[in-house]
Amino acid sequence: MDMKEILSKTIEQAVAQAVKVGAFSVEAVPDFTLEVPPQKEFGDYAANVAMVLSRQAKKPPRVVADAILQNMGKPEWLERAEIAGPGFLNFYLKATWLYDALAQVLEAGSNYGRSDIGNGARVQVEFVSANPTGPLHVGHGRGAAVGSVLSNIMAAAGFAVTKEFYINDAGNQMDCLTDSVIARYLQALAAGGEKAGTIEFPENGYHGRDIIELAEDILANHISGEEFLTRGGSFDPAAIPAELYDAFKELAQQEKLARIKKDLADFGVTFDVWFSEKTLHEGGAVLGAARELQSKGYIYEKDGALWLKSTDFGDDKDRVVIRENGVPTYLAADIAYHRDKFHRGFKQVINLWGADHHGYIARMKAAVGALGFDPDRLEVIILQMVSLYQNGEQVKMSKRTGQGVTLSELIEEVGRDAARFFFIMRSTDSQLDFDLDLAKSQTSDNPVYYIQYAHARICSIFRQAKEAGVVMPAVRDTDLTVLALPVETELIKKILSFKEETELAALRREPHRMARYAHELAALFHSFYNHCRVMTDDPAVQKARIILVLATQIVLRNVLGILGVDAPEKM
RNA sequence: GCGCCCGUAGCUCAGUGGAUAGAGCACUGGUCUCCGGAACCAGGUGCGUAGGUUCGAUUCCUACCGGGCGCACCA
Repeated sequence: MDMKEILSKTIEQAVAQAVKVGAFSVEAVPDFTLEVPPQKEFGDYAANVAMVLSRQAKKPPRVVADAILQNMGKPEWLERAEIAGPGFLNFYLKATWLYDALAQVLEAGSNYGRSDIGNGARVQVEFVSANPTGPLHVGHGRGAAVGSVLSNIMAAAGFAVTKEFYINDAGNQMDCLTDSVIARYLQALAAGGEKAGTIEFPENGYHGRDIIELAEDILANHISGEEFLTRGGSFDPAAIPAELYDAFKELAQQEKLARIKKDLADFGVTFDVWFSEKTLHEGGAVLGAARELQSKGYIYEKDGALWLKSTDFGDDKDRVVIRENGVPTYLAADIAYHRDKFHRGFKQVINLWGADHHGYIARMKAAVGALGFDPDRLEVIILQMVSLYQNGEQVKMSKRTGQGVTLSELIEEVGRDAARFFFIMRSTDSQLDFDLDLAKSQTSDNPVYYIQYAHARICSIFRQAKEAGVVMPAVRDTDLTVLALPVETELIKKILSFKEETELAALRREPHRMARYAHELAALFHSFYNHCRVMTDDPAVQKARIILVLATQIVLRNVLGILGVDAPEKM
């Protein structure tokens, strides 16, 4: 049990005792905050319990506070407690708690920061889920980074996390992809011949260079011109036999998906499950889900289509699930997909969507409700838009012409670590201005380098210590109480807050907290480093500082691990 | 028109029902006989506007203003 839990329990007991002796009366103790106060003069922890109890107790906050203190006894770890301001309880702990806690960090090592507040609950995080029709762009990059870091955070907090990518490999965008590839294929095939220049490209096709390259690759390595003609192909795209068309579709889709997987792997993002939309259609799950909704009475027919009564569940309007032509909508497949998720036993299902999909939340939650699941078990995190900036100007991009900046280009430009860090350092609710110049600068202006530098510096200290023949001290043989300077105790306190930061980031689904924490930790370390020599004449001080630096290194590694950013030993 | 997100320091952004609202960049000036100067230290009358709830609002509610994104039998 850490200090905060002990203190919290002590307060609750004191309140109960105060009620028992009749100091005041309350029905139940409401939630109160117990936090590190903004000024260190206010102690190590401050609680607002008296203020939140004031109304119920029908007594002024400071009177309630006094009664709580009178009934708290004198725990051995407590230096003193005071009533302050409007009724805060400020707790000043004996210095030993800091050092005991620091020693525990060393013992926990790479496990420090892990907790079990998730209680092993099975949680699914679905993210990126891009159509396999082209390369990932920077918007997907934000989703990939946030999804992967959030998953790491929640895993560290004791959730059983499954990372999943939903492959939109059904529907007309796949036909559109195939049409585009075939057009490029025919153009390549016709090159130099009499048909050259006569092949038209589909108006709504994918114009990217990657499609041209893909078509050329198919011509060179998969379907030769000769084979194409033998299998019934011609320069008329409309006359291509279904079997041949499907062969193109399969090749195109596989290549696009392989490229996506590669880009994500290069970005350090992995998935536990790749879930194909197509399998939902082919396995009958889409129609099965629609039938289930129908049997529950939430489907009706209008204008030849089948509609979901999503307005019964808070949506603005009802939604078509089966079109007039009998083809299920995207929503129908998504309903089947989410039904499948819940059937698989996930307690919470978290989806990361781009801001352009926020209008979809209400209908999806409605559908989940209609299926009989608690809509709150579906959480949708909306990621606001990303804008790239270079030389102080916004880098314009256009998805339609395929001239957008791809994720792989971005990684090549600024590096994996910087890209990951920049994508998660802002709240998901905020639009992200991604400064390319800053991200690739190898100076302390760049927060990624700043943090990594702290780690490299620590490694450098230890390298030199080793060369000098310094023996690494054992925690239990070290008197840590010599670490009494403000720069030392502040660093220790920051180290000790890591577990709580991780828990908070997990519970609130806020990965950017980890990025800020890492930066704050690095800043306190650099400050410590500039004020205190680790290798020094005083053996007692040296031992204790080595322990402190070791603890810093542990936490830096752990937090960078969660961020998926390298912790280099040299830079 | 309706819905979601945002509006905090010159810029990019944290934060939060409570005690003196923070960080980075930029700018200015300092720190080095010593563990990596990719560092440190110092410098600041900012919560869009107006109401409301509250003992207390930057935080919650309402309206308005400004910016972004949506509002399909597309995905």
